[in-house]
Amino acid sequence: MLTERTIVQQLSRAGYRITQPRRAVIRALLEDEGYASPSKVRERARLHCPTVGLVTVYRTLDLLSELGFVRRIHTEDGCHSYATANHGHRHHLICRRCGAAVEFQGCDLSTFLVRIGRQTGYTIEDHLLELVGVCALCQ
Amino acid sequence: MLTERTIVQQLSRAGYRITQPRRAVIRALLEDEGYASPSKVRERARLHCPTVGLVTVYRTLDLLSELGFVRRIHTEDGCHSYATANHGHRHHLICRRCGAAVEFQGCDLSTFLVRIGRQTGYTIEDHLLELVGVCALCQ
DNA sequence: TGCTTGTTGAAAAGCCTTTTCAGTTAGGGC
DNA sequence: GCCCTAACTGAAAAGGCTTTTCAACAAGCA
Repeated sequence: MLTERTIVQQLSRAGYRITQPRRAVIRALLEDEGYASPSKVRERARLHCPTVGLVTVYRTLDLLSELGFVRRIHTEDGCHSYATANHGHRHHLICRRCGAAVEFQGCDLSTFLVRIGRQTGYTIEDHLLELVGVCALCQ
Repeated sequence: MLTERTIVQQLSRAGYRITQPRRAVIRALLEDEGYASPSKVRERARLHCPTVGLVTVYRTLDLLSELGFVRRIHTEDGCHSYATANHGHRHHLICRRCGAAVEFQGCDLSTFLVRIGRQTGYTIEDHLLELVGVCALCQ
């Protein structure tokens, strides 16, 4: 489970400063169970630090993305939203109705990937997998 | 294999007019083995119809997307490129180097999806799967 | 060939994202 | 606890991509 403390520690360890705006963005992300666009994140972050600007949100999302704490979510309309991401887990399952986003483990595609690699001649290096459905609450 | 004729027929059947600009965009897409951004598509389309505007490219891509002939490709930097898509097949494998995009068949994730559904309580309705690698030529 | 209406391209408008820059602040050193 | 410096911030401006608007055009039917 990802916590503010973990993220702050890693940021600090990596040489970044722990500022009020950054904390606010991190909290905003952790509080939200789903995925959010930069402006949504800002809205929430303002509850913790009323002056946070959009620019800072963008910069912080970039930073967290590099460190692997958030990941872009790809939807029908675009790919400009983010959700928190635990290290190691790689994929999200998102709810079509309410936008809740959970990560899931054990995406074992290896045999499948080997087969596709043979069929196509490609060396497969990475994959993007996202599931869309309806969460338990929305059903 | 998707051809200009097939697409044109379906467009016509659906009540759309077959115009020079639309043909040009369709050709541009079919000639390109990979995925392309709207402005790249326009560049290519201009070889067939030198006056095609970007607006028309956007509109035609929308149209073809609705009819299922093209599909958005999601990459690191964004999701604003398109590749042709045969009906029925659903996923793309793209080359990190040259951008070539091939579709692959037989993405059998059903047992996997059932398991994740049980684990999470979600009803899983759809999935987005994209593979990234290096194509045979680029290796 | 003529008519009707869907389609087009250019310009303008609208968004979202990035850059710039002067002021602010975190946090190590004293 | 205070100072100092470099990292960070927010506002405004710039930039880029996408959509809307609208008068002119052309596909395709009669």
